[in-house]
Amino acid sequence: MSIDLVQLKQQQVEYAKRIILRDEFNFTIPKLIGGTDVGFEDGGRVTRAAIAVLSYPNLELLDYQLVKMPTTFPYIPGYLSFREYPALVAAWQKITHKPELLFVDGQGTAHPRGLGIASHLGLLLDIPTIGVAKKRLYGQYQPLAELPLSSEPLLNKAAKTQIGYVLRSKAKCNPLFVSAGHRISQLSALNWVLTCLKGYRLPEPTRFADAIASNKPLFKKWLTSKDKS
DNA sequence: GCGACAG
DNA sequence: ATCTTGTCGC
Repeated sequence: MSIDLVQLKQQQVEYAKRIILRDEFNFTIPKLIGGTDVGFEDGGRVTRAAIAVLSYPNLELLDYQLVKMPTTFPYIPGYLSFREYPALVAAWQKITHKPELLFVDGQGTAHPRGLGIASHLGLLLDIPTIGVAKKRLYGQYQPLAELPLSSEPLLNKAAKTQIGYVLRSKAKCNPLFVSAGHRISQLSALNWVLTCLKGYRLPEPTRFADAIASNKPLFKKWLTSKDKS
């Protein structure tokens, strides 16, 4: 079984046309916000997908899902979603109280064809999503100020359009690449990330999903404190 | 032709 | 992403 990248590329182009970059949260406040993170085991043969469910505006971890399944697609820059979405969709289906807004680890529209994993997943699940990536995949930007919470537009120079933001989420840390996923505006995506920052480089939904997927102290602490209550 | 390249 | 200890800086 081989991979037809030409066909998948065309699929991305078609899907990208369906992405909605209109804000649906200007007058609606979510009660639940989710975050995703994906990891791998056994040399990449097993995919681990975590979804964290947080309350809003308290941003406390309420629930989570962690699913493992065989990896079916390699990592190819620009085609990350085909590797990670099956496990994420499976985790999503197991969640009882669905978040109304999902922070996805990876790009949204800041992608060569405007369909990063955040946009792709948002379209598949038909929910508002925001792309929060730790590295740049596509786009150019001006030097970013050191001042915390400063940002720069991320641009598609060829098309002369903005595709996201580069955000200094914490002092002396590498910036985040924030872009709209689906059913949200670019500026609103940035504002929601700012709203969910709590003094760490990653916004809370992403930080908890990361802790769950990698079984970090933050998550272990939550598990034990949950036992007692 | 060469370098860049989410996780 | 993952393999991994100490270490530098705030």
